[in-house]
Amino acid sequence: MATASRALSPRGSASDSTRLRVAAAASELGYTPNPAARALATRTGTRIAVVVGGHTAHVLNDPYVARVTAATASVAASREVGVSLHWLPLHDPAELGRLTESRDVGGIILVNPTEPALATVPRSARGRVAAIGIGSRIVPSFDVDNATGTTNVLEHLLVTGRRRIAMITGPAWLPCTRRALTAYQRATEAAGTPPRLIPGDFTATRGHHAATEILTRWPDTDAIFALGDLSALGALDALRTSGVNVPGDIAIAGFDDLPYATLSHPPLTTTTNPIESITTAAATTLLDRQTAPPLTLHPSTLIVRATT
Amino acid sequence: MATASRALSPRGSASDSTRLRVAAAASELGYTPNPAARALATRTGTRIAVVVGGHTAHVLNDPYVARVTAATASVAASREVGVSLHWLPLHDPAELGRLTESRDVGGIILVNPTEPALATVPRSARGRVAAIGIGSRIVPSFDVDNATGTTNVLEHLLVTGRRRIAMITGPAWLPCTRRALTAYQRATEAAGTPPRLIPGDFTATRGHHAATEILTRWPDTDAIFALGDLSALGALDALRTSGVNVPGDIAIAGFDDLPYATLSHPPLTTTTNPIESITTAAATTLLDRQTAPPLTLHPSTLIVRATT
DNA sequence: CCTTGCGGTGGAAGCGCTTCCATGGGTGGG
DNA sequence: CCCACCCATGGAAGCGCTTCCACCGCAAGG
Repeated sequence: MATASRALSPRGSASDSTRLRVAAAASELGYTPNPAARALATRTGTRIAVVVGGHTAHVLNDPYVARVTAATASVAASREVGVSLHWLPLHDPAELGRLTESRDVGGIILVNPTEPALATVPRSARGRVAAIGIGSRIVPSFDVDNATGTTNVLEHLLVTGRRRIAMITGPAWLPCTRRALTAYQRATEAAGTPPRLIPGDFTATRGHHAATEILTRWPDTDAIFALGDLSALGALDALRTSGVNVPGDIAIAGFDDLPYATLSHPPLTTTTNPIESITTAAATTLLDRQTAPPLTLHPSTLIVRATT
Repeated sequence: MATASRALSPRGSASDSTRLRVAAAASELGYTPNPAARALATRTGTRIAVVVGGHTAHVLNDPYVARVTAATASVAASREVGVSLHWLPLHDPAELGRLTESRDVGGIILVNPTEPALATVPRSARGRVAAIGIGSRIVPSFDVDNATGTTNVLEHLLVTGRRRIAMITGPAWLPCTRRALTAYQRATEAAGTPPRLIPGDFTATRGHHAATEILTRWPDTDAIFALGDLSALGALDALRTSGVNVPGDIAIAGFDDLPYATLSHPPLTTTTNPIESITTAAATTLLDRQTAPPLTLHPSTLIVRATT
């Protein structure tokens, strides 16, 4: 029985002949290991937790969170482990601590945590925690390369003759916002055009207001780049309501390439956010107990549709 | 130790005083039960599987699946169990059988399975399986009340003076499609208008084509009801491109109330699909080992926006 | 030819729970 | 006032695995 255990485990020391015989016997007997027993014996977790900052069940409606959860669940399924979804105030060390101490949790994926929140992760647990949508030295992080994504969008706008490009940002505390902002500032500087920045929060409503504000503050704007497709679509709606011709008068581009993007009229130019591959990388790192670099960036590819 | 176990378990027979003392000691010692050990001892699963029909990772992009997964994960988290997501050919008994036999799986939520697929669920496993988006006598099912939802939409259209109402359906094998279809036929019959049916598949592309087809086959159509917001938005797009005034010439209504619905121009009239509460009901049934009626329907509420 | 060392093997303990079972102290009926 | 009965309690077995440890047989070195 000890031998069988070793033969079945990739790390166990068993001779090849034994390994083969065990495998044959296992398939003949229809044997499947019991993950619960294994988890009990090895004191490892049997599920991986996706943790989102915030209090309410509202996270369920966030397509970003849903995609992360679904992708994690899919990776986990192949490893015979589960996934659980939590929302909690990320600044509250007690909550997060309780989760990291739960022997049942083999890994934690933090969605868009703040740097201070990350600091509350107990040192002992850091090997079991990865973050998505952030770059941090505390735990390995995974995100879309929004600097390059932003640069690509802006270059595309410049190539198509736009010069006075306004940007609707995301929450300022989000590293991805900051990275995109830097890219925007660099691009506008290189093009010799002054930056036109309006803070946003990824929502359509905010995008709508932001576009209106842009129209009044800088009436000669000829392009709007919104971090997040929802904001872009909100802005598009505002412009159309104001009788602005898109893309004739003003071009619009978003970020993320949500399914929404193809549904607008005209369809939205955007750049992809490969959430699934980002999540898969994070989950794999956790599940295989690999050590990952502080920040892994996944490429974003420009999708030119009809708003530019 | 036996007493502590009983005191902590809701079903165990322990006196109230003991229960209280155990609870006090537990919180003082910072005791948390080990789900793996419990699963091992009780021979119950440590996760609940969400199973979607189909072969590819495409399911990850389906907002419906993502919402089901996220909601399941959230219920499961409160019970200290996990979730895993699987896509497999639902007609293949072997795959599903393997999943039901895995002692690690405490419950299975089947998303939109066909009746023949359900029949492949091993009899021994039926108590651990629930279905979403279907009505079946084989396992307990949960769905939105799309008959009433459809009726409400159609009544709204009739009240606003529409008479020649076309409908873009969903896949014919889906029970929810059939229920909605019945409601549509009943409503049009009552209103004395002949039915105008175009098959759909919930996608925007198909909705687009369907609307074009409607325009050519029944040019005097004054309303389109699409099963699924995506199809409705596709139809909206087609009408706008054809220069049709919405809602002036033709009204459009969808089903599901996806976040997309507010982003269109004009915003889409639709009726809600409470996927989260449906999923919660299914997951709770599984986790609490309750016996649920063959079909539980959750109400859909009409959301009137600007396309009607 | 005997000893040392090493890799493969089986025995056995134990991971942290639940539950069967036997025991004991209480209550109600005779 | 005693006996039967019931309910709460603790002992102990076991859920299915992993891993420590002792063991054995082999190849290499003295």
